[in-house]
Amino acid sequence: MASCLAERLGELIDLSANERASLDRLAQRERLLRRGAVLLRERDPLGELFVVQRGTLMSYVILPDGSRQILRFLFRGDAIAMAGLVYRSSPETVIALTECAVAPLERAAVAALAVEHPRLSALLIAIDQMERVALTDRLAGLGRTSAKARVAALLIELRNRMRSIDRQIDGTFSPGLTQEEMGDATGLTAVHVNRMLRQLQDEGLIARDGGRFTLLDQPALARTAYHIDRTAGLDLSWLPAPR
Amino acid sequence: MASCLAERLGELIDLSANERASLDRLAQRERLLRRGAVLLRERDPLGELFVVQRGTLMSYVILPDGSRQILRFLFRGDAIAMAGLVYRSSPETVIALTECAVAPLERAAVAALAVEHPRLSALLIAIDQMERVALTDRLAGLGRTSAKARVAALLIELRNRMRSIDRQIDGTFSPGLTQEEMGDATGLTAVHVNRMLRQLQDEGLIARDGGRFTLLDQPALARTAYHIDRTAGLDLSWLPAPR
DNA sequence: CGAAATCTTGATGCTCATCAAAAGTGGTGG
DNA sequence: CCACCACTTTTGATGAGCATCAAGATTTCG
Repeated sequence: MASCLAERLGELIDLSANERASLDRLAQRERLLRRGAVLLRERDPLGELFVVQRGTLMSYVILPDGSRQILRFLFRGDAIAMAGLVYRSSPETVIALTECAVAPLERAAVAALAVEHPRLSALLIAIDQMERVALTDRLAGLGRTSAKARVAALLIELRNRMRSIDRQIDGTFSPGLTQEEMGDATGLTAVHVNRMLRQLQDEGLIARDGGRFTLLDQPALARTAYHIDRTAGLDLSWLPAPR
Repeated sequence: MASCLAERLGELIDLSANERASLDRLAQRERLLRRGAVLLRERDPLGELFVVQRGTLMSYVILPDGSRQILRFLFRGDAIAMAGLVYRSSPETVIALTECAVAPLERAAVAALAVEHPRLSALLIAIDQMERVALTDRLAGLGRTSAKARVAALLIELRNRMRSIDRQIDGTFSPGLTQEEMGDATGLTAVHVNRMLRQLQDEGLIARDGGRFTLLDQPALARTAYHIDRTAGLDLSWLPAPR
């Protein structure tokens, strides 16, 4: 029953026993979701926050003209509804893409964590910065790259994130998304996503089999996606001492 | 010599004298930049963080094909290079749009702040969430809205941010941007920005005079921009007690 | 096994990019 | 103070990229 929070933070720094215990205490309950279940709806009041324990979810917004923009995919260890730390109502809808388990946690518990574990709250600030940079990378992709580059970037991102929670995964993986969903993530139509996938396939960059994708030529794929690897070059040496 | 950090945070909560003193101590030096000066270049090593004291800056990335995506505009009280809390090198270039003053601060000072003032570090997490939501709003705009909507959204955002630091400003303001820059912020060409501005003007939504813009019909402009007002509905009641 | 969802491909059209050129603006130095 | 130059704005003409519409093929799921 170790919290996925401890797991996620533990990848970045060595947690003290004390810190680990506090994190585990933070997320003790668990809520199960079946595929397609809505965890939060846009404008819903935000009572609690969540951490993904198992499974995959996504969040999106619906614009006034009915179109959908998928904002992020949520994997084990990701925080959901952190916006609840500021806003009373949810800015986005969150639904389960697979069977899921999420651990609810109280805002007051986050406050208590900040008081008891300054290093962890500093680390949360740092993690926010990583997510901010990931978002700006996507922003640049949507604003300034072609449909093919965006689809390639989506595949690379999904593979990397799935790999980060399952080291088995390498070139071959099953995103578990429809082409419509890929389109809503990349700002394209499902039809055009299909054509771009075909093109990537015809160029020998990827292979497809049912829902399974294989990244055949990862360097070339990264180039067409204008992908930037941010995993190297982390520096958390400035964090205060643990408690 | 009051730090703009204290000013910014003070808009969200009532700071204790203690907190205010710590924030002022954080940013004591000041560095002046003239118009067009580069504060940080992409891939530069990130030594220190900055807070904008006076003036306006912007940050952007250049993609391999040479195109530019402007990521954010930085106003008084905004933090620069917070990515330095995680990455060794800057993910973005930051340049001054006007004469500017920025206050450098050490990463270690942020760590110290987390230890001494848990409420402030929790507040920094909350502010990160506000910026995350602002980024996802822009993401949805780039992914799913028309050129006209994006230009309208940019004008509204610039007006709101300039107004938040100068209450004098209402409908009329000078963004101080070229149409090329507006295009690089919205993922469009300068030529098309020009056409969209003309269209907004012909429809009576805005007026222009040199570099000055006037938002003539703000409700209609907000509708064409699919703008969401997030200023209402803040809730920071969960923050821990001040020190 | 049947119905609904998803994938695939073709045909057509709109939005925005590109190319080009003229008019306006501001800054600089003689 | 004016002339000049670089930059910006504006508008037109043309074209590319992606959306839309449509229909058949395949997969998924109850």
